[in-house]
Amino acid sequence: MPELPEVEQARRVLEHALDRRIVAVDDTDEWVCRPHPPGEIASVLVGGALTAAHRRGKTMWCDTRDPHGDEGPTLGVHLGMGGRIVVTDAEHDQAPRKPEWNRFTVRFDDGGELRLFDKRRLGRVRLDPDVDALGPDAEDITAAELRTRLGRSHAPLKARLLDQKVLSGVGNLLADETLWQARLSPSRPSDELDRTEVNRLHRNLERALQAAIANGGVHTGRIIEHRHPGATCPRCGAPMVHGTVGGRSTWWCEKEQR
DNA sequence: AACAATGTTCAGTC
DNA sequence: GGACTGAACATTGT
Repeated sequence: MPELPEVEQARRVLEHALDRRIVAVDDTDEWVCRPHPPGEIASVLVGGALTAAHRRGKTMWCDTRDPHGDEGPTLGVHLGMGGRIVVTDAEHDQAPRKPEWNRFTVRFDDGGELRLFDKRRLGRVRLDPDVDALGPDAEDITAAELRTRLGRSHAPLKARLLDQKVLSGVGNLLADETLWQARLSPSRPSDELDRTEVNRLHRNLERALQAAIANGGVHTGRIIEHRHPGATCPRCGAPMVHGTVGGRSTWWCEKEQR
């Protein structure tokens, strides 16, 4: 489920893992921990602690402290398509339903654990991720900045919204929701939007983000339940149409979204 | 069984 | 080189 709102939620969970002494790390999933060989992440974390949890777009990272109290590398965590962060306290560990889906685990001296739980295995853990390659966080970007960045390309609007280098945090569902709210076609060439349209897009991006965070996830968006064959636009009743835009499955109201 | 899935990345093309 | 597209990636659910 992870788009910006879900990742922000996960980041807050991560905060429960801060300032606890690390006694063991399971980094043996070579796919999830690539390019680090097994044991490499463990060797820099064991004996130290996580000291802060940050997020930009869908990427999270923790600052670390080594056993001597000096600053260590950052620990990057990405949830991929369906990952979750689980942090357990002391002995009160829920019966782990599918332990084989724990792709990365940090154990603390109090017996609790931090886990990346990810059945699809598209999540990722790595040291010192390049967060500066990401565009501004979708929550912070200004209308002016959005206009500049959209104006640099005539790729389809939705493809630009999904490009994490343009702005970070928007995923497939949030893109469809925002475009529907803003009454803009996903396939409009990005650089053809006029100032009024970019402002409308920006306003509705803010609204959609705010609503998703308040309501517990992007799946609570108004258009999401209408992304299926036979569905109609909840505003005008016209049939929802489906296609591929920016390489992703896309649903929109052809009548209203221009 | 074939296909799609809320994400990223890499190879290939223009 | 930059911009853009589509397939690949690992796995599960329909």
